[in-house]
Amino acid sequence: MRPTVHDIAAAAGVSLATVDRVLNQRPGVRHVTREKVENAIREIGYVRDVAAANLAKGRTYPLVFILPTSDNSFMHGLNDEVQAAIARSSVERTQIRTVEVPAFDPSALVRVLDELGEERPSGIALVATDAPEVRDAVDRLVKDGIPVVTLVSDLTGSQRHHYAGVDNIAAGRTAARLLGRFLGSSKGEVAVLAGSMLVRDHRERLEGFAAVMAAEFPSLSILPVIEGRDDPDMAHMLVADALSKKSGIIGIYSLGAGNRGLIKALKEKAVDRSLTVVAHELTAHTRAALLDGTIDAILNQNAGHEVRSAIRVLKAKADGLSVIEAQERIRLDIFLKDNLP
Amino acid sequence: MRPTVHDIAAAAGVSLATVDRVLNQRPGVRHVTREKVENAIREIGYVRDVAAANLAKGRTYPLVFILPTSDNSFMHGLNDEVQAAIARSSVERTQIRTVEVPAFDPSALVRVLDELGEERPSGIALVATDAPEVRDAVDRLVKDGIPVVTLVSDLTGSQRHHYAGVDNIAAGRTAARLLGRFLGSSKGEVAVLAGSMLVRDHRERLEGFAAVMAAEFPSLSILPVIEGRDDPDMAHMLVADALSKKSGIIGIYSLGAGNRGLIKALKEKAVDRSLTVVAHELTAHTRAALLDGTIDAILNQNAGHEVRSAIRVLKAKADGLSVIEAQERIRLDIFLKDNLP
DNA sequence: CAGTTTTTGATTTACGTACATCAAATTTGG
DNA sequence: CCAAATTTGATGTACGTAAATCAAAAACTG
Repeated sequence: MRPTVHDIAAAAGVSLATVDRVLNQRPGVRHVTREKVENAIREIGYVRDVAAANLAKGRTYPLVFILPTSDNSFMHGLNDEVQAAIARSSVERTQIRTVEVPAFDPSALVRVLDELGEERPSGIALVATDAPEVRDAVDRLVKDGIPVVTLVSDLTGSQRHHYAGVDNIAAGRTAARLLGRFLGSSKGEVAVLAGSMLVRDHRERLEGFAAVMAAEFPSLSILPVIEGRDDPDMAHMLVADALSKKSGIIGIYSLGAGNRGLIKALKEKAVDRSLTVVAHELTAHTRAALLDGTIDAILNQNAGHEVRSAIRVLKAKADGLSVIEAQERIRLDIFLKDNLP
Repeated sequence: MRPTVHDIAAAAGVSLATVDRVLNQRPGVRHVTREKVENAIREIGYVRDVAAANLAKGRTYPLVFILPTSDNSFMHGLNDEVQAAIARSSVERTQIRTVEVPAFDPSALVRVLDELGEERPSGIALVATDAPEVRDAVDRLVKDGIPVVTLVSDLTGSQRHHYAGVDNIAAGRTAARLLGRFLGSSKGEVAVLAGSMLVRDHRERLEGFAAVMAAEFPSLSILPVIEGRDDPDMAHMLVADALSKKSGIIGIYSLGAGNRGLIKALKEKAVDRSLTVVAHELTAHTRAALLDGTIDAILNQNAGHEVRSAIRVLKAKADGLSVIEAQERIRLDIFLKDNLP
């Protein structure tokens, strides 16, 4: 049987009350006694029964998810997953609320983060806009003892406890290899559609993509990045424009959201051209495009896994527990038309 | 606050004891009273607090994992993951033990399954050899109320509660498309290395592979399947032999285990030839081969996820609870050299 | 060494559920 | 309608931990 607080008390030769004081860092224990208890805990390998503890405390975990206001399928999907987590909240002892902030707006994000510092929830998950002032705001929260995880896009140089998202450099590199190998020995230009270079995930995808392209597929040249701000209409306009002006385009890498617009442009302008297209994020639109051949491969991050992972990590950090690292690694999904879920 | 047994009692106008009798299907409750209670449960949306219940019961979940005796990295890895789960058992209230059975041996598997029927563990996970007698043995267990999940390889037509593994038809199709597109317009032969056609996962991979090859890549022809019994030495011999006899081979799909032997053969025989190779299962060997260019893509199933998922599902079934479907879907990982974990 | 402060012990209640026991009420059968 | 059988209620204990209270012991202070 696993050891209990009583076993610690017996092993350390102190009373239950003292063990409790040590375990819950209450005052009134001499240094030597505290050490005696801590040694006993280590020796008999005691692990607090979190379920019993939460039951006794009536504990819940108030968590906040900060999501950008964006009208694209990926963010809608992410939001849906948070709502699904909210529906499970009574079972998981969480109290989750979401806060919307304008996309790509560091100061708005900082304002919200600072307000949350007052509120002191058990944990905060945010889709980070990568800016120094955001990093500083996050570091203030961390220093204050509030668990913070970045979601989908990470925050450079910050002290956040965890990043629940894919390795975006690897994603960009993978996209480059898929595009390069699918195109074989063809020569031509490759267009890149991004959301904004203000978010780290997009910057990193581009970085990885460009690196592999340059090193391994010299017959393909990358055109200057098109920034569509993850907005379908804007993406549509910009891609349509590029396709009509540049006849040398034989491949497209869409590393952001707003693919609805990309697909529309492809169907209008490229029916006769054979383009190889790799895009990010599996949505109803990209799925249909993959199936009908408009898109050749989709790289995806599973929003449900990201949200569930963020919650698991925040709860664990709030309790000072460790997590199963391999379980929390968010994998890059690669979908061809054959392995769609 | 979430409703408790007291709330049910109040809502149904009965005592706590009666609610308890209904909840734990104890005898001595009139039909009408039982219905009154069940309605109240439904109306106020009561969900049993599993943590508190397990605490009260001192419940643990004795689980059995039936794994094949196979000397290949994938099965070793699977075993490691089960051991990791065993290390977590006190926290997760599980008591897991493993049973080894000879690979590809239906009758040995049936014997073990029948013995476990006596023992009545809370749940059983098995890597199934796909045979009617195994199916019948599993169905007996299921009929007896013992939760059963198949792991890695499924069991045709059985009543098992869940399959914790990838969609192998999709895996085969995906392999075909990768191989086909990587080979571009080249003409030639493709060799297929399998473990055994006695396990369903291998049969299904081949089925999916052949279907897409035939339909979409007519310039590539599939050679008769090589069965290496997931054994590195055997695979080495057979592949080396095929490569020296057939000069038209330009692609290889290795859909089973024992890739150590395949890689050895490739390095010996194919240094001068440019082969495109797609293999299954990420191990130390296949990883190195992917990085050095011997293999072009690896399809993988995450053994850790499969084991954790199997445990979650078995526990849930033992409690008569539902699971988060999307969470339990085992994804097919596609690794290129750029997105290795 | 007395008096004060700090530390420790002993004990109780609570969380939500399971399970057991005994008494009381209700329903059944003859 | 009465006795027997069945159903229901009331109550207590337990699981492992948290948190509080009060008393007792030990450690300091001057």
